Amino acid sequence: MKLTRMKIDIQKLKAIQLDYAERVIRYDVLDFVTPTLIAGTDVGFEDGGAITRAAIAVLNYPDLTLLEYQVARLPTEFPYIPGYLSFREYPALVAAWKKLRCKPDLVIVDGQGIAHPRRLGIASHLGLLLDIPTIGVAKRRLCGTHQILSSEVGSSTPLMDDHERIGFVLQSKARCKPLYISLGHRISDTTALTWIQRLLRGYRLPEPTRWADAIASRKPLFNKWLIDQI
DNA sequence: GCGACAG
DNA sequence: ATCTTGTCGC
Repeated sequence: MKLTRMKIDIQKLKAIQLDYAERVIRYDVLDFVTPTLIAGTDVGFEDGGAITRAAIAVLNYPDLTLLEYQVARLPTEFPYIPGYLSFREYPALVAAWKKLRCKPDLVIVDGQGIAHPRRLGIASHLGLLLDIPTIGVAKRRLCGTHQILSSEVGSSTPLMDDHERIGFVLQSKARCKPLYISLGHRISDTTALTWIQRLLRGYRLPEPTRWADAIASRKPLFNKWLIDQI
């Protein structure tokens, strides 16, 4: 069916999100156990949006070297609707996850965790579906407000929504737009922020996400890695 | 009614 | 997200 003709029952999707949101765990053993395998995700589109492409990069911690990656391509069957992004992207991400031989202990997802109108951004949704600890790292804000952020690299400030702390805004690199960090599933918000800071290596995005981006877009970073593998 | 709005 | 050239700053 054509994307432009499909009818979407937003009320039903909203009910699903509210139901799922109640099951999100905001703490886990990950709060005091150090993960060994950390993955990053990136989703892109091909053929004018007809194909959804999901990439997952698994890095070793603490050296942050690429251990494995998988890419999955599926026909796109859902449009982009702010607040309902996960319904468009999770099928391809789950497909890529199933292809992984090394299952990560923690996944950094590109998008919001609980910093979402109904507390179920794609990081939380994916974490629940796969029952894994996840952290949401978004390049732009979806909801919430915050104090003016210091321009100093590494500085952060709480992201608030109706007196609830839903995440943090982080200045990950000088002269760059900040990142929006929120817990996805099975991790506390403060631990989530700490891990993202720990995964930064001088770039705006944390390494797992950077690698997933490079793989999905065939960037130099990834091409050089491929050559070194031979 | 108007503006906001992850990727 | 994707389409795209030049351009500003480190």
